[in-house]
Amino acid sequence: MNKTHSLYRSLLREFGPQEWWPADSQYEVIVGALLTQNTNWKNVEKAIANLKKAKKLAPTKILKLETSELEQLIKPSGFYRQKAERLKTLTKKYVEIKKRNSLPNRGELLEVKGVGKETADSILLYAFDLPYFVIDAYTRRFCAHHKLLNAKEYDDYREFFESSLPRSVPLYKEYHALIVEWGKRAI
DNA sequence: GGCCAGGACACCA
DNA sequence: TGGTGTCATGGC
Repeated sequence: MNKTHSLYRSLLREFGPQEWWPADSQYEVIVGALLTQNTNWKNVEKAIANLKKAKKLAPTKILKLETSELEQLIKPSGFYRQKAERLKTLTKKYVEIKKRNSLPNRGELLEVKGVGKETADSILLYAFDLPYFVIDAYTRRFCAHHKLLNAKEYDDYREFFESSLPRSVPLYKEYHALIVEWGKRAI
């Protein structure tokens, strides 16, 4: 076992399983992935609670909503104007994916305006159970702190983790969640 | 009261 | 490619 893998075991022993991604449905994961961009998860929870309370947390419901109504519901998550528009675009893509009954590929998610690499990989991993390792700001700090890797590009980090670990979806999910927990507790 | 969060994009040189 | 401004709310 290499250093990257053994660090995972240490984190798991210290913090325990993180139970990510907290959501009641596949679509809720996707909504959360977009809303959490540069946003505290507590605020995302408020936005999702609003959608649930209004009984609008479903693809067809979101697409039927006036953009102004959607903006008000997701307002607590911040950047609500651009997120409302982007959530609709992403939802259209999601409906298309479900309709054709096949898995999404990374490229088509990245084509959606407002979906960058981290959001795309979060969707692939946590919503569709595909083995993409999610990189975020905490992950870069984690790598620097433990001297695992000092790169710049997102995909350099992703490929590093994917080549250092067994190709396991549960492992990828848990490791990313543990790194976030590590980051929140400060170095 | 200020700092910043589970980013992405446009625009510039 | 690298640097900077913008988007915005609510928790701590």
